Amino acid sequence: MSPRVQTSNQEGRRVTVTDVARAAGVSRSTVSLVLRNSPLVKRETRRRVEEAIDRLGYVYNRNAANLRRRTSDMVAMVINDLTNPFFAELAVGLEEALEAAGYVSLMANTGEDPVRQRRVMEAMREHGAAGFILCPAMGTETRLVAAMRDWNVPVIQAMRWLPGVGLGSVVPDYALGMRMAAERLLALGHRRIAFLGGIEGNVVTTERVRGYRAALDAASIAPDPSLIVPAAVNPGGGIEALRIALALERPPTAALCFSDVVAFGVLDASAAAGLTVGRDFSVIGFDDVATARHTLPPLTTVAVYPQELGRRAAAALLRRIADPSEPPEEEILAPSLVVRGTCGPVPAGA
Amino acid sequence: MSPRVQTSNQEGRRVTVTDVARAAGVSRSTVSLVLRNSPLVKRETRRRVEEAIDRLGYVYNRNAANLRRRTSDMVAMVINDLTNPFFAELAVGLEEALEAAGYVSLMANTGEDPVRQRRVMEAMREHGAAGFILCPAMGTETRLVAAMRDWNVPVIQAMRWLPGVGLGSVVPDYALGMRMAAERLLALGHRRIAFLGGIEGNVVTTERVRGYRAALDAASIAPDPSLIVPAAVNPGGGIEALRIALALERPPTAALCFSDVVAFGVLDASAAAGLTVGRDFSVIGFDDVATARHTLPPLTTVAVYPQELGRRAAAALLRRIADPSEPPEEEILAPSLVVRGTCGPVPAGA
DNA sequence: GCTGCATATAAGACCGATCTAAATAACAAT
DNA sequence: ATTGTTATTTAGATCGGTCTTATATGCAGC
Repeated sequence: MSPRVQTSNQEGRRVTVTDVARAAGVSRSTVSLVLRNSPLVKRETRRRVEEAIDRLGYVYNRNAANLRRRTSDMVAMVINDLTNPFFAELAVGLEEALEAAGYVSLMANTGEDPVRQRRVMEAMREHGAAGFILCPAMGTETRLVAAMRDWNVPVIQAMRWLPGVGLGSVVPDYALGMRMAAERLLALGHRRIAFLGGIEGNVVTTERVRGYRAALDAASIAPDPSLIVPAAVNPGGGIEALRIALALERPPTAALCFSDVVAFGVLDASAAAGLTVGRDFSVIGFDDVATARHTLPPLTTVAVYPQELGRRAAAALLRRIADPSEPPEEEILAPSLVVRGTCGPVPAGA
Repeated sequence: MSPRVQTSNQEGRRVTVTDVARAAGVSRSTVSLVLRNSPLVKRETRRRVEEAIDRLGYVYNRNAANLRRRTSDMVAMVINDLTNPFFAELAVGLEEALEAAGYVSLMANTGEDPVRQRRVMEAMREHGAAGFILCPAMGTETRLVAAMRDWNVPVIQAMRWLPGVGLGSVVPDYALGMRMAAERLLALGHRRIAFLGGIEGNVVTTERVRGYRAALDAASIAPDPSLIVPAAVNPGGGIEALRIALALERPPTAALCFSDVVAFGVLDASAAAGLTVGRDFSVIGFDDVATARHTLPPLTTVAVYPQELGRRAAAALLRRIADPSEPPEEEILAPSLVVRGTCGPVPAGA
């Protein structure tokens, strides 16, 4: 429950179907038929009703209609962090597809706070959201999955997902993306490849590390745990992680970064350490955010097309809303490697 | 009108106050009182009702309640471009403040399309939004202002505004910000200062140019129209604008950029032209987006704190919702200059 | 036992739409 | 004019809550 506010305009009561009916000299039922473009009403009657609608400035009340019809045309979008352009693009793709389908979006940014996440989801549920698009906040309790199942409302997880499946999801193939990136470095001759940034235990990190390991494994390179340096997912984390990696007895000649923003920090720190990226040291990011092409040199990275993913996730949710009996789908989208200027062959010295 | 979808769960009808009342052996009225924490109900009765609520898995229907009470706890956010981190931060500030106040946010991204903007606003109105936060799309017809006034619902414009006031707004002092930036360059000895990027005729551009002109004027420097180079608000625009500026007979020694993203292009193009930014050429951006501190050198820019602005805009809207009779406010927030590494004194040669 | 006055609960109308079932209009055919 | 059929329109219940206005209960005071 929450503060509420008068909706009526100062002229007094708001204009309803009843007012329109009276003005047009027909019944409420007829007005309702006109509103929904029923072919049942005579042309002349429709004209009169429409004229009354214009004249009175009538506004259709979707909530009242939804109540009576026991339907909903609102979808809930719960996003972990909109300040991250990556998720903002996802939101844009989602909203675009939902709007095109005639839905209106309830949106909340959880700021990676599971408590707030729970609170906003409850509020959206009370508003009768027809379905949820969820980018779960880090640290979301697994209990939420069970709760969502009880709620009996379609949910699609986008970009991230909760361990222990079942809800349906549309996500990039993070492991494949990282594997492609690693293979690129291997092809350039790198053998000491670091993995910088990411939060240990987090599903996305786990997946990305898995892809990295798989590539090394396929190239018969023994894994070296000290080359995996978790760190905060921001430029500061990248700076810190690179410092640690370069301090190793046998430092890496290249780095796969958890994400572009981590890579930004790594680029800064490399320059500060006197390394020319693309020649002395190779770097690959992940996400292909808009600014990735404007670093110096431009960042080689893995693109996952968040906006397109948003559209797909919206479509998946709409399918589930249309037929909730279908089992939830797990859609996995292929990423692609965007080669720019931050990678080069292993330097002679190494 | 739009596609709708069944809301009822497969167990059949949804649980309502009537079911709870029956289960607890009380009337619907009593259940309603319990839901709203009325002190009228006896402790023991409340306990029984709450037990029934849990047992049946009752979910409060906010739309039904709002219908009867003629209130609304939904606010509409209409954003021009969420892929721009600047506006994404604004949205985050807005949503945070609205959620904290117990409101739920209807969000739409217009992608700078006035037609879509009108469509989504109409849909939100039909949903009974208690108020609107609007970042008007470029090219919004002035008719919209009149329409909004007819709608008789509180509106606050954020970040941007439509010419010909009256609706209420919370915006940064763009002119002051640009003036501060220009004064910085003047203090460093620059006399040929270009203004790069921005769309001619757009209010925000007009304001920023005004600040730039005011600073030159205060320093008794005759304005040179050829130094003002409008261009698309993206890195490509910056590249193009710099090219034009450098081709002038008397090229500038410094550039004020319409925004940081324009500045990113200018930085790239400067490097490509063989200029070392901060020594041979000075650049100042506008917005202070997150990546501004990670360019090379880090970008000197004007910060306008979009998230804080979002919170203020939300607060302003809530005030208007609480008392629509008050005249709309025009809140103008002071920006600040963030000095980093892209500015230096006029090079000796110039 | 009766009145007065809280304190708790309930009955039933109502918010603004839609839906079902029934009534009325219109018109062709007999 | 009567009947059958189809085309239009309407009355009234309903969705899930809240609100206003009773009503029932408890207990003090006389």
